[in-house]
Amino acid sequence: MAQTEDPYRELARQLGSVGAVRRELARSFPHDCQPATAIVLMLLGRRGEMRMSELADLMGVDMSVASRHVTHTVDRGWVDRRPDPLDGRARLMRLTESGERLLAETHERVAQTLARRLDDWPLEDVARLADLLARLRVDLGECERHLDPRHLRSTTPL
Amino acid sequence: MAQTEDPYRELARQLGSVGAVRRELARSFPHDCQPATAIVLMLLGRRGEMRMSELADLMGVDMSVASRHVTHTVDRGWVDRRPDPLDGRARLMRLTESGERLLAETHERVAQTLARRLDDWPLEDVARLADLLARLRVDLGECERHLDPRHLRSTTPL
DNA sequence: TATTGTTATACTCTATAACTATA
DNA sequence: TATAGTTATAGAGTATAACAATA
Repeated sequence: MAQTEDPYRELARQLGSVGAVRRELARSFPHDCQPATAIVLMLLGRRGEMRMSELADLMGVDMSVASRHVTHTVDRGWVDRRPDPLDGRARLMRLTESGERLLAETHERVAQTLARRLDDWPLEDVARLADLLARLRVDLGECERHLDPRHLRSTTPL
Repeated sequence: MAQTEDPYRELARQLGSVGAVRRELARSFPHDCQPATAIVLMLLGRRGEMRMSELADLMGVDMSVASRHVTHTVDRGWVDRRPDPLDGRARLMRLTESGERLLAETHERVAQTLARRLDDWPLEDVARLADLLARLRVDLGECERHLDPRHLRSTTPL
């Protein structure tokens, strides 16, 4: 455990360098499946069909950004986008069978990479890090106003 | 603590969304001091004078990227860049007095933001998160060059 | 020949604003 | 009028490759 008189400063420093970790993980992604695309697939796979605004909230980005990433996945046949029968303004996204397969493949590669690189980590630490990051995102993220407070409690709703 | 059968999957998902946290923190940064600039100042403030290659390594980016960010800080008088007397190819960077002041101001803003938003976090959790992120970066970053060939052999059909 | 650093180029990701369509 | 979504544009951040200077 790092010993520092200012844990906030240390946290800020580590957050600044976490981008290198994301890029390293993305190296093993399938072609045309960038990190943002993988996030779309992962969220649709875990939470099921949802609207654009909900997806943008979960991604922590503006809806215009989520829209672009979804179009990318729709163009490649990984996501199906249909009008919401209950609201003519909204659209509903869900994974296609092709998208399910790509998600499974991507998940397998990431899990293998993490399992190999973090082979000396106790599984408890892996889960603890994921949990702390989830809480950090909720407590610091802009989207907390729109998110269901229950997301604070459970990070694995499905 | 999140309970999940696959903590690696959960960690991958949280890493994908950590960008929103970084952007939220950056909102309170001084003008012309983007996250990458703040990282340069923080590293030079913590580790003192260093060469470009060392800074790039600590930032987890290519040296060409570090070079651009340093030029940005030099142009604004926050960093002094001089030839290395021991190696004509290298250059040494260190904070100027102006850079020290900007670093102190940025650090103060980040610490205030974190302290305010994470006021219900035990300090132990803040330090633990920073520590886990540091270990993640070490164990995941730059490791491909040091891979044991036997790992590749085991996953490659003969 | 190898290493250190810079610059040119292209790509990913993002937010803002303007726009369409519907509630 | 307000909301859901799309598109155009601009900006930050990054890697690769080509380059110059030095070891």
